[in-house]
Amino acid sequence: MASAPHDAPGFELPLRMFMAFRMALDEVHAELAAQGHPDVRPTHGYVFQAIGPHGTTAADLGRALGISKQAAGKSIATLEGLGYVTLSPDPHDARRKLVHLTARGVDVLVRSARVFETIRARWAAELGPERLRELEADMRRMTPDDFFRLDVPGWFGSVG
Amino acid sequence: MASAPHDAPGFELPLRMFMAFRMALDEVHAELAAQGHPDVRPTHGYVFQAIGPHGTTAADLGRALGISKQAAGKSIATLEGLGYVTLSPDPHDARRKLVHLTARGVDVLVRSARVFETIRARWAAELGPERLRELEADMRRMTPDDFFRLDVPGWFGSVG
DNA sequence: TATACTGGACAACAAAGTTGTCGATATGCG
DNA sequence: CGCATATCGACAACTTTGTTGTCCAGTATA
Repeated sequence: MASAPHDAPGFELPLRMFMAFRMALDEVHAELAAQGHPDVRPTHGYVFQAIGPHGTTAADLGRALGISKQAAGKSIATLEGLGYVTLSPDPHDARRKLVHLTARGVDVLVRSARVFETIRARWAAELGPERLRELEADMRRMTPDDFFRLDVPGWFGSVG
Repeated sequence: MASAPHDAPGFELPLRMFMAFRMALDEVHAELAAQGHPDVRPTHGYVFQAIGPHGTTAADLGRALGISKQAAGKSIATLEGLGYVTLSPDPHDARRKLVHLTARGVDVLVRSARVFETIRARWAAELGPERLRELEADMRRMTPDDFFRLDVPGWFGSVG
């Protein structure tokens, strides 16, 4: 449509972005598994981040992540079972249950951040630090500020 | 780890890549839906591309996409029901069933390509054509050549 | 106080994969 | 030639991760 002769086909860049994302996430979770966190799933990272230092509730978590409160509730139950979060009653509102990260949950966050930095360093070495910063700047222009939403519920819909 | 003071946190770039990918795919499928293909799913695009002009079989499709042949078979059955592919016996091998795109299937491919080019043109306008080409070149260095694999079977594992 | 809203739990269901098994067909080799 | 092995596609059962709908308890508003 508006592409010059030897440009990449339009689908290539998005697909490569997805591929890079997936490689990074796979590496993070392979490392986490090797470092004592074999049960942490990619989406759990989003959940951990969304819980944050002050804690949340299931309904808020769902809103932050763009999923239903029920789905958020299931995640929390799973993570509680794995020892990554704790639930406590909210003293100001008897309906709510506050979710907080345990030390083990924080550990995941710390280790993930470390692996992400390692990956970033590798990319910096591959492309040069300046070029990588340009890439990051460009990506910021291409994506909204709340790049944190998940709503992957079923966007990768039916193959079948 | 190896990051200078004001660098982006390591997780930002991968997440923004995923976001950009998802926005592009959402736009493509919103357009497809508006143009008479409401039932086409993101993964179907991969399937269509993998079928190609010469046709395939379920087992080959599974290998190309990195999913099981059963899953590929389900996709094919769905797409056949939607009128996007046809099945015919292989004259050289009675076990195999050849999968080919119908005219309607090719139409999806053509329309998708068009939307992807529109998106690319918008990015070119936003960043400048030269920066976009650099971005594409960088992404090629960061990702493998077979950037086409799907194997999203469950990589986005359990939230719950 | 009566009504409406919100938080969390339970249940039923949907989508898209997976593994395992099976019969039918090909293929390779003694 | 004929048997052992491998592959194709189909069927079934299951898993994961989400969805809606319903319900009750607690809070807020008029």
